[in-house]
Formats: sequence, C-alpha cells, structure tokens
Amino acid sequence: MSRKNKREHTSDQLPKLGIQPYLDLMEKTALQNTDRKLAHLGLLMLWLGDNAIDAIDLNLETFGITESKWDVLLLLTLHEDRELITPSSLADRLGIRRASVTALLDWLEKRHWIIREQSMLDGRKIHVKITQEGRELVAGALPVFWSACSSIMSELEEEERMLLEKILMKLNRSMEEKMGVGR
Amino acid sequence: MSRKNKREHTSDQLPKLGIQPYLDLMEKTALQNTDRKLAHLGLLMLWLGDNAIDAIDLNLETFGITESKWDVLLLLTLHEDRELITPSSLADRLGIRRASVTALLDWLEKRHWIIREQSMLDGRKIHVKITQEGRELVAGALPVFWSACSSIMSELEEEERMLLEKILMKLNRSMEEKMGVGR
DNA sequence: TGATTTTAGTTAGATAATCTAATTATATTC
DNA sequence: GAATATAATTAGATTATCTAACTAAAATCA
Repeated sequence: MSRKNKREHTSDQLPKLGIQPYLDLMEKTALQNTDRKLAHLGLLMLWLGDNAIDAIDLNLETFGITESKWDVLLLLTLHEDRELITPSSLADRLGIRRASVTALLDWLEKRHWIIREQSMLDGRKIHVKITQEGRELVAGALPVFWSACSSIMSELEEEERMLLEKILMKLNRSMEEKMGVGR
Repeated sequence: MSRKNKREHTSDQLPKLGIQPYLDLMEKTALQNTDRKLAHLGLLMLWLGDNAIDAIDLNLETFGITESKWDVLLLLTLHEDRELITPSSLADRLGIRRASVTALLDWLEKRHWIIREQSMLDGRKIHVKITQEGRELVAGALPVFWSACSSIMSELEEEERMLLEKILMKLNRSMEEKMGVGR
C-alpha cells in the first residue's frame, strides 16, 4: 500500500492549487480595465514578498529580535554620528505612530541595546542612541541578515540577476513614490 | 527665504539614505561567501514586498478586512464545493496554529461571513463554509484586490513584464520549496 | 511679556495576530 | 476496553499596532 493511500484517510489537507485557479478567478472578477498580466505579476510579488519576509524573520529570530526592532537598530546604526535621532524621526521614517516607537524603544532599552538621552538644546526632545551592546548584537546579526537576503535569490542565473536588478530598482522607486515612503 | 530653510529648524527628519549606505554596510559586514549582488536583490525584494503588502492592506481596509482574514475567505472561495474545509486544514495551509485559526473564524463568524458546521462523519471535525454574505463581500473586494495587484506593477514596459514573469515564477517555486509552503 | 498654540514624548487602554499549554470530545489502535 | 491520537477550543501570554489624553517645553502672537 502506497504512502499516498495511507495519508488519504488520516487527514484531509487542502490540495495546493497553484496559481491557475487564482488566474481563473481573476478572469471572472477583475474590472475590465485591469491588466491581467500586471495583476498576475503583482500577485506573485505579494506571495514572494510574504515568503521573503518570513524567511528573514526566521533568521532574526535566532538573535531574539523581530523585524520592527531590527529596523530600529539598523536605522540607528546607519545614522549614527550623522544626525540626531529622535523617537519622532524614527516614527516618521518607519511609518508608525510615536506611541508605537515608545513601545519599541522601551523594549530595546530594557535589554540595553539603546539608550535615551534628554536633548540639551530642546527639552522636549529625546536623543536615541545605540549602545555598545546593541552594536555587538547588530554586528552578530548582520552577516546572517545578508546571507538570508542572498538566499532568497540564490536560484538566479547571472543574466536573470542583472535584468531583475534593473526592474526591482525601478519598481521600488515607483512604489516609494506611490506610497510616499522611502529608506 | 527658501522653503528648505523654513523646514530646517522646524523638525529634524532622518534624511532618506537610499540604498548605497546599505550596500556599504553590507560590504563591511557580510560573510566572505555571501554574494553581494544576490543580497542586494534580496534586500530590494524585501523592501518591495513590504510596500506591496502595505498597498494591498490599504485597499482591503476599505472593506473592513485584514490580510489574514482575506486569506481565509479566499481559500474558502477557491476550495468551495471541491473539498471539506476544516480549521485544521486552514491552519496547515496558512502556516499558523489551529488556535490562531479559531480566533480568525470567531471573528468572521460573528460578522456572518462564514459558518461552522459539525461534521457528521467525524464528530471531532468542523466544516467551515463561506456564507452568501461572505460571498458578497469577496465579490466586492476582488475587483479592488486585482486592481491593487496590478497597480504595484504598473510602471513596467511590455518587455520587462515578460522577463519579470519568468523570474518571479521561478523564485516563487524555489522559495516555496525552501520554506515548505505553497498555495 | 504673558496667554495661547504647537510640538515631543509618554501613558492608558484598545485591537489584531500570533503563540503555547491545557482541556474536552471523539476516533482509532492495540 | 484501555490507551493513544486527533480536532477544536479555551486560557493566558506576547508583539505590534492604533487613538486619545496628558505633561512638559518651546514657539508664536497680539
């Protein structure tokens, strides 16, 4: 008796449909002026983006950190010694509310990865800095982060890679414009 | 006095760095065997994926629904009349725990978009179905969903589009293998 | 210059999406 | 028929968000 038959009656999983049923549904339900080819690409991008984020999260997890907190530490790292970083500017850059940044910073501060310092020029402002311990965490996680990024793309041939680079840069630019964000 | 000067002293925003500082950081911190070009592409994909998801979420929001719940309704729609859908099989497909599915279904059931029916063949199982009201919601949201998908890609030329399709299909396949998931 | 308004940050309280562990009921297996 | 496995739920927790209200400080204006 085959393994297939065995699992047949143990549990009813949903079969993997692949993309075709989605395209069929699109054919029936998209507006006339919606370009099917583009929507198909957008759907793929959505799925791929989801998976890419999951893959990165999985790698960051081993450092006891989530994507949101990683984003904060990365911003602090990249802007260190260049400009004064406040909770407000972080909120602005991350596209979240100041209150949400307060929560992230509380968590990071409790673990001594960042510190808050009152600004002397403007008593309302807080200067946020990464600590030595924080720098060490980032130094440990960065190599893994880059390798995770590259692993997403590892199947690509040299030629595909060059084409994709051009296209992704373009899409990223237009997307940032559309969403009014940027890194 | 220029507008630039005016905003200079109102608020200190973090300047948008673009990708170069990230690449510089990568140069310093990636492992030797990490392919820089691939990591660069992976990083772009991550950013783009983030933005794509945000854009879709924004559109679904107008229907009072989030991506997780949308995923459930879409699965119910696509598998309707084909197979018995249980909370377990949804959990399996969505890559989350049964307990999390219970919470999603509670929410959807309260709004009468799905119903639960006890299975008569196996008293432990629950049969989950989309309702007429649920179908109407999905019918309303689908055209917007497709148009949002296509809008992510709207800048592409015909040629780029064809290249990208091939590459994304390939990446999606390899990604699903790597992550052990699939749609 | 003093009153008013704006800004920065936090707090309080909420919702959403997830998790693990425990519980209950039903099936399956030995 | 007792032990084990499975399906679903419940209870309780964490993380990431949000809005609204609050406090303190700075800027404006009249």
